[in-house]
Amino acid sequence: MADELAKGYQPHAFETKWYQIWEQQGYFHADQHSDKPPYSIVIPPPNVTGVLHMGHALNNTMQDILARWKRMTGHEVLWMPGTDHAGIATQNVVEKQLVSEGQDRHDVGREQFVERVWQWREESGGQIINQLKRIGASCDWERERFTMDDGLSTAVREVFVKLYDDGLIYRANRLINWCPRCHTALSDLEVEHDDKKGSLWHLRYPVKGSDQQLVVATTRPETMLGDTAVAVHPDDERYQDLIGKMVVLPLIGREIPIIADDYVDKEFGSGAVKITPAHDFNDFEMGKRHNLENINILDESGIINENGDAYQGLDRNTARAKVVVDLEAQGLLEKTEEHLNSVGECYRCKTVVEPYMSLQWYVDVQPLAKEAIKAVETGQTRIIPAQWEKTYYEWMYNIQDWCISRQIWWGHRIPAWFCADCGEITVSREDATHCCKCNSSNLQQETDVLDTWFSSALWPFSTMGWPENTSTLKKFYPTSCLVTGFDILFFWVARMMMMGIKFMGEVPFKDVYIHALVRDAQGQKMSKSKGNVIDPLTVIEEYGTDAFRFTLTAFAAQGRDIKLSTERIGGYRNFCNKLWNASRFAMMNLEGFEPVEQPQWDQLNLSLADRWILTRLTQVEQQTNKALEEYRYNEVANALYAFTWHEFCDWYIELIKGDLYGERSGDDGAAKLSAQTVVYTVLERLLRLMHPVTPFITEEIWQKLPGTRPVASIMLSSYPQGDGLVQDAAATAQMEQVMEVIRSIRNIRGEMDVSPGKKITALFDCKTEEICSVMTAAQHYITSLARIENLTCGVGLDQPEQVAKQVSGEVEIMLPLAGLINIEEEEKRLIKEIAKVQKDVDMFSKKLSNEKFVANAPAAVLEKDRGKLAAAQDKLIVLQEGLEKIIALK
RNA sequence: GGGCGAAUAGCUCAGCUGGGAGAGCAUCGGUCUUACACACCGAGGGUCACAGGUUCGAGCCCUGUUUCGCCCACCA
Repeated sequence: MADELAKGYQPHAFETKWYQIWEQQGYFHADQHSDKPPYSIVIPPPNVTGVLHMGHALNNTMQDILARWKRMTGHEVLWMPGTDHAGIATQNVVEKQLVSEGQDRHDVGREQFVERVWQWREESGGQIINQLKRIGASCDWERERFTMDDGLSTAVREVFVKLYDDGLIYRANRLINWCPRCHTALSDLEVEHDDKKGSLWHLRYPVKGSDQQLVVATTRPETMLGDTAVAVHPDDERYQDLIGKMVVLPLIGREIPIIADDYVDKEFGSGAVKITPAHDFNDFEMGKRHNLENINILDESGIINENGDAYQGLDRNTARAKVVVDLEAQGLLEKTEEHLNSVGECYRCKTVVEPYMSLQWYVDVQPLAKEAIKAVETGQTRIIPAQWEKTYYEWMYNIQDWCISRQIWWGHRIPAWFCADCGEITVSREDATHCCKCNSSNLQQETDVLDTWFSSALWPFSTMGWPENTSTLKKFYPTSCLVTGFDILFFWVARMMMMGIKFMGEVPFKDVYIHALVRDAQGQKMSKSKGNVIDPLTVIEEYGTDAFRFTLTAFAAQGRDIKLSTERIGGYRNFCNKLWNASRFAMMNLEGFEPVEQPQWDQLNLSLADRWILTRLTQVEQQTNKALEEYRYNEVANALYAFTWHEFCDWYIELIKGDLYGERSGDDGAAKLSAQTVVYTVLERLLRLMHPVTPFITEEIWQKLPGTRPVASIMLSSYPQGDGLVQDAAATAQMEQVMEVIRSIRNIRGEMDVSPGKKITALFDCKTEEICSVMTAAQHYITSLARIENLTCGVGLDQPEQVAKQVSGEVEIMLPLAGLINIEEEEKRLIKEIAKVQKDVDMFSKKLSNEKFVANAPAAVLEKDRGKLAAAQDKLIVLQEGLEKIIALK
């Protein structure tokens, strides 16, 4: 086995292999009839059009860690996977294909188009599923769902009909956000606002029956074609005499009134605003207040319609330019200023959206939001980190009715039928054949489809078979945790909360863990246009999946964005390599070792190092479980990293080499057996402990360990809980002292430039018999790790004349110079060291001489500080004596 | 305009209930010491953004300021 390890850490050699085995063996499958306690997660379904990006990688790594950890702690884990049909996004992909064939969707017709989207989905959709497998996602793929599949479509209709029957779905003719490219309405959330440099044009409107001109300022001059008033502030002294008069709309010639409304800001522009109720949300409201006419000047592609007179047929942008030119030609353009304003864009195609009058379907979400707020307030659902609660509440309090109809073809067609005879709307679970009012069969189904987020909102229960009362729902709803990015908190999480409570009577998830955004090393959002995208699959190619997952875990501190750099991933690849080599070392020394399931610790002759590492492992196991419990992923990674590298590898393995190689004097083989047992135990448990984060390397090594495993895969083993090991606080403290002494000697050697190969003599003048016996017992550690060939320990030792000195706790270390240490260097070193210790002495003396501190500080703090002061004072004296002697030698 | 977050070593960031400031990378010096040079040993490096306050004691709590980021909102 060790031979295979000798080839080095080559992640690609085994990652795919293990994933296939796990999947084939059904280890990812959740049994809804199991007696084990349930743990469930629904995946945020990626778009079928999606390609795995960093956000997915992070999101799914976090989920996979939870899923694997919970499986190992005896839970029946359901990680429900699937994809979202992504209405507009997917339709756009197929439309683009058509365009490349010289067609558009109207050429092929609705039915054929939808057929074609399904075909596309069969052939190239869902590639992201395989990419998720590459990162190790242990989803129950047997249950994979799609928001457009039959079961989910049934759920969608059920919800629509119920909401309609409850009076929570209605139709209304209002201004909505319209994408002239996608030809559909968008919800408020689907419009992204971006501050853009534009112009503010000041236009002169002639006042009827006078020579006066009223100046209005606008950022969208083409909308003047649809103006039906000009508004001023009722208190604006400049315009008192104009209120109630008419202006003649230039270019069009229409006479429109000058009205007064206190919405108008006197300070802005000229203080007069042109009012276009059909193309501006504020103007629409004002139009309602003043009974103004709504004149729509655009068609659904953003082209000026018949209401635009001479401008009919022009694109809105062309029309804008022409309006400005024409007004200027007539001397009606007062001035043009630069202006920064927020422009709404379609979140799918980035086209500037237009406020547009149309008849749409809405959900009255207020009653649903109320319950969703309460669920978080009462703690039925926890949001982690808690700071996001506020954002959630804020949005929920100010929630607006949800426009759910989309004028596209790909999606759940709204289950409403219009009667051609009586005009009644029939809403039905099954395809309606007769009007619910007049029984006519002359029905036409609504052509609109539902917002893609409508079906996503049902995801936690629709995927489990709702509206049937399935055993899966009984076992796994509500889900344990939802892991998601904050960017879809409103789009998705909030709506799932509302729908879950409404239709299941229970919140959809107990915890919502919200993670950060992955950015590039400079902190910029990754985007294709910036060219700063790091492709997760490329990273996996280069560094392996485990290194990548470990990096994401280590970076995932709560509440901060992740700045990803490939250097860091390389660092964690090195860590995997370290683990690999440590395992190789262990296995080289476990020839003939027969592991037992539960070692009898008291039967073994455990060394100080053994006791120390077992105690530390116990602590790390507890720490890891606690951090996982609290979603402190970075702490999980850091604890595992530090323990593995800096304790297990840097110290423990070095400490036991003497035992393993039988170099320790008077060894009867007991030391070797105990070291073997411990190194095996620590490694085996460490692998299990790390498995949720780095599933592949841990499985690969675990399978290679000597002896037989009680289960077929590390996935099926239990998660270490910090029990069943030796805990020895005294041994741990002694080991720490020994390590400190070794560090001190190494420090002197380093500072004094003593070659690492050179063996030197050391004397330890110990303060007490106790510490002396600790050092004596640990002699072999000190001689081998600090490269000492002759160590003398004692209490009140005679001090040779020429020594380098250091104090480590209760041990005074003396390294006889004997020609290897430069006296000037030692003097400099001591002066530096004394200065450091002097600072400590000063600080603690000052603190402890402060009466208020002594009077108020807790006893434990006082005692600790007094101890530290005493130690520092002792150290100072010894070092000063040492310095005097060195100076005397000169 | 409202809300949220951030500011700690050269860089990227930890620091959870207030008790002598930490990691990784980078830097410098030394090592091919029989698992690992993707390594080992050692070292240097901080006015915890600024100004006040509370406290025996503040990176942490309070107030204000500055800079940056994000979200929400209809200012033409």
